[in-house]
Amino acid sequence: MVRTPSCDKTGLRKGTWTPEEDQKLRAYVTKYGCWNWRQLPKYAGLQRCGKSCRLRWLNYLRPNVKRGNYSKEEEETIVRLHESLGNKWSAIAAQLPGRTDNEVKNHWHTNLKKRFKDKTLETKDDGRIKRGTSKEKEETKLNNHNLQIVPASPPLILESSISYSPAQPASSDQFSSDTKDNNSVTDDDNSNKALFEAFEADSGSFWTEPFFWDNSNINSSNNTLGSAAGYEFAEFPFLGGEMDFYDHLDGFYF
DNA sequence: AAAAGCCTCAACCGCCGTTTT
DNA sequence: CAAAACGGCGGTTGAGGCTTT
Repeated sequence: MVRTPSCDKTGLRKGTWTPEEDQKLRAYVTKYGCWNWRQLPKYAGLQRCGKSCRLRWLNYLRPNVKRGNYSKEEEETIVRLHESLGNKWSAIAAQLPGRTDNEVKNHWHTNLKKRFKDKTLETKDDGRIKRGTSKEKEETKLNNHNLQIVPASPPLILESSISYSPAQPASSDQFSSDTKDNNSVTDDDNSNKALFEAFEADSGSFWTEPFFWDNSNINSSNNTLGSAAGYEFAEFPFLGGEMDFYDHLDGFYF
């Protein structure tokens, strides 16, 4: 389902993200934020273009991103907004906490469009359309969907403010939900959780304490490295007391 | 059991608007 | 004011899983 990893002419990797790349990106953004997507991969030790990092973070790694398990209400919202807005996927996604434009777009093209074409939201009991799967398998899958509870918290977006959004998961269990398989905890989920817990342990309570820039490991006057979650990062470029904190917070997602 | 076709969705591409220099 | 840099968006692709034949 994913593209084969490859390299382009400039040596930047393309295609599927490896778990290690994910961890590097997650650790770096968690610690330093996304101050500049184009420069970020260089400092995070990633052989990726900035766009690729941004997309991966926003659509996959960012906390509170929901995956699959569209509720009937969400689907109705998508259809309704699509009627009025057209293919404004980012605008539609903005009305669906935890959903990304890419996810909404995919869901529209793969599920809702067909139903919308028939001018009816032809739904079964749970609001999902049946595909060509065998009945038993589908029922099992749907039962698992229904067992999964997704915290309906708004996206955590920090904009021009040093304070956190109060919306936060009750626990780091957020990482154990919404897997692609919908009904199992994958290795990646466990690593997410472990990473999150490691970060919490490292910097106090991530969700409840005021944000601070941890530059204890960084010194802009030499090449000492910063680190997070076991990864060593290159020198953080704008530290050293010169940066305007607020100038770098746009797009800073948690 | 194998082959063919279909479906899903992560990721890439290119364009555009905004910001910075 | 112009050019460059950057971020964001929507369209599209294609590998791999799933279903049907």
